[in-house]
Amino acid sequence: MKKKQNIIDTATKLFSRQGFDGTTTLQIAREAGVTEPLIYYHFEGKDDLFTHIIENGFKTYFERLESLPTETTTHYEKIENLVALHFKFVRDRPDEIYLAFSTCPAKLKDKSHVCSKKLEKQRQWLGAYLSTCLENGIASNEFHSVQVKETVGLLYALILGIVRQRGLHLNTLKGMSRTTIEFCRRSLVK
Amino acid sequence: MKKKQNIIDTATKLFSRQGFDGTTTLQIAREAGVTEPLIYYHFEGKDDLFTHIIENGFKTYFERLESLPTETTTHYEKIENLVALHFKFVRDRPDEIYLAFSTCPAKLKDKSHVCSKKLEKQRQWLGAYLSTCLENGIASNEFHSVQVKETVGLLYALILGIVRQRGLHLNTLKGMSRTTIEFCRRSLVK
Amino acid sequence: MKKKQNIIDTATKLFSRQGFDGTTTLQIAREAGVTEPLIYYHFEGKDDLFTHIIENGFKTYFERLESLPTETTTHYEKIENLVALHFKFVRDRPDEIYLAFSTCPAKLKDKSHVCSKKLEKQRQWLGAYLSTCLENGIASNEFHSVQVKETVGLLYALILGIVRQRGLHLNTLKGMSRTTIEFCRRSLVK
Amino acid sequence: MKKKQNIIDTATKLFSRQGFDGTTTLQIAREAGVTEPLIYYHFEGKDDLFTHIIENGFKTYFERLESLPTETTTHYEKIENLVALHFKFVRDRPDEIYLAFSTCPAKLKDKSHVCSKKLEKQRQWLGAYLSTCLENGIASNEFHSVQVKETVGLLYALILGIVRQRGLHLNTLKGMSRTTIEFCRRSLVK
DNA sequence: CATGAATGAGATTTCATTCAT
DNA sequence: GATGAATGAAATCTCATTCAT
Repeated sequence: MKKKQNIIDTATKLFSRQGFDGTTTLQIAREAGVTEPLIYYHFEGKDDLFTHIIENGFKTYFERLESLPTETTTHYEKIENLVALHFKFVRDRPDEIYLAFSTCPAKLKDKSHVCSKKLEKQRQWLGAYLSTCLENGIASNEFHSVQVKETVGLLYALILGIVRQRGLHLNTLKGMSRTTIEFCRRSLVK
Repeated sequence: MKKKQNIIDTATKLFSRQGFDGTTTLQIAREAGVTEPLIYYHFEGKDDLFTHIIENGFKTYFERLESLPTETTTHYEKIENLVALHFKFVRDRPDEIYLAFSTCPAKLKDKSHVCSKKLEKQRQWLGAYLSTCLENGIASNEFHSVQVKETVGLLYALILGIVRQRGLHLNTLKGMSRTTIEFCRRSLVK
Repeated sequence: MKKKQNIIDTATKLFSRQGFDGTTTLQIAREAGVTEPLIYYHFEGKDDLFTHIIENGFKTYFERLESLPTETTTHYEKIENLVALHFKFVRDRPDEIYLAFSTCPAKLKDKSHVCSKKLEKQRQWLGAYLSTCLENGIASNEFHSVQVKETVGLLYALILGIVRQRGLHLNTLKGMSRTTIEFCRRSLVK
Repeated sequence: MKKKQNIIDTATKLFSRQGFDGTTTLQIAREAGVTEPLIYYHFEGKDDLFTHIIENGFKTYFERLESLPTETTTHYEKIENLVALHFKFVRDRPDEIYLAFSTCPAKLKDKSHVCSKKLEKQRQWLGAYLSTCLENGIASNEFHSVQVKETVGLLYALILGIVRQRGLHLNTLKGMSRTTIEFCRRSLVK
């Protein structure tokens, strides 16, 4: 049973660093200290292993999203929480979130693949969350009256960019979370 | 000669959509309407073809970066120009810039690969451009006195996110360029 | 103990329907409701299991052959009995006799394999039985003076064909036994 | 191009002797004097190669069936011709017809497989041919008034048995064709 | 320039079998 | 008796690349 977890951990690491197609089952097996057929004993195939990882990653991700506080004193706190959540997640589990946010596009060709579906769900969720936030913030005169759709897109892009950047360890500055939150605050809050 | 361009165009499209490892030479040949050996007549191999595309993409990219106006009335205009440039580039050549910004990480393992080098160069360039901008803006009291390094990182992440988002055609809103520029302006400019 | 029989029954069914090479030990185990190692507890291996089945099938088959009545009023009755026996056997145990008569030829390559030996023995037995029958029938003027060897071959082919046809459930007409016996009678008996 | 034929010929031989599952692509390649990937260059896979062989075998087979003379002086000649045709075919192309008549039952599980379809077609064709023959022969008082369906079944079984027997080289007597034809004639013709 | 045929190396997967419990 | 986990060996298949023409 420890070996199964080994496989999962190794695969997560390798997939996120080399992409799905760039990682071989032999490589996974070797680095996990098992033989190749064991992968096929625990999973139906390379694809199934990948799917398992993605599903698990998204499961944790959505759990965290769902447990964001719904009651806040200001609307901006909601955005602040969301940004902080992503910074935290990418610190805790850089490989998983990196995979989740940017699985090698090959997988995205098949719209019915778990990957595509989860990504779509994520996009929907974040879109809805941010839209509501912005609309309420504008209505209550807390925010500038920005264009909602476009601002949602840009905040999404910002989060996406941060996750990729940090998932790839291209940037490891400690203070970025704070800076980012203040940056957005100055822009949105009156 | 038209065939060579066909190969390049097809390969660019496929690499950006399926990743380097997820694209086969046969697929490129078929979609380009040629036979596989022709690829080897024009290029030394799959890797060489990829490198050619990346180099070309970055060449154009750097040319555009280099031709950004150096004399501007405000410091913010510099940032505005940079953001606009990326929006324009991703509209003109979505596949190329997408590739340039996010080549399947497998290629990045080899630090001496063209890909890694160009990406590094790009990061340096943008870093320097943005740092200078911010420092001067702060010095001249045009900008809030933000933390420079962190803000550079976040602007880089924002651009990266935008390019990925639009390169993957996940978002095609027309007004985002403007919204993004205003968003950053409100945040930076006093 | 019931499990051992389960294994045997399932294997018999699967081998006869999919051939030896087309059947996996996992499939046998699953359909028999046991785990793979149990097969190895009861048998030395897949080959041994197969051999066991074949030997058992042939044992019953030869017992039936041996108990054919030796004293008959006419010589044709002997042939009649033989044909009827095969019709009965294939009705009672379609899988076993089908296997016995047509084990995937792969097994026949090895002339020393149980399979080859039993089949050879069967051919000898039937050949001898039919030859004697025909010769006596001809000598006693009961039969037309047909070519013995060739007629033996054709009767053997007929029985083989019937067993295969019915073993595969391609034909399930009730009256075929009778029709076949009459067909041969008209042809042989003066 | 000669190599492609080599592959086909070798595969035909091996499949008929060892069954589909008992034959490996490596074995085919080696005996055909080519490398394994060449099989995959010319065919989509092992299954496709097999299908190609079956289709080709049946093509020739049906061509011969179709060119059986339709005008005959007696009805029995029709049956005579059919039996002779099978003896001739099995002499000309023992492997192909053996395969066609008895492809390892594994393939027959899938009712939509070419194999199953062709076999069904063959059964239909022979059934129709023999039925008509018998009915006309009985109507014109040339034949005994046998049970048509059952007799068709038995003649089919006889042909099947002969093809298997001779395809497996279990019997190579020269005179069997004649003997078989006379055997059936005595039984059917008044 | 261009291609049909071919291949070496290796990837994914299967499978009979065994081991530890 | 019985099983979950594991494996060595091998089978099917893929793919970048080359050769002969």
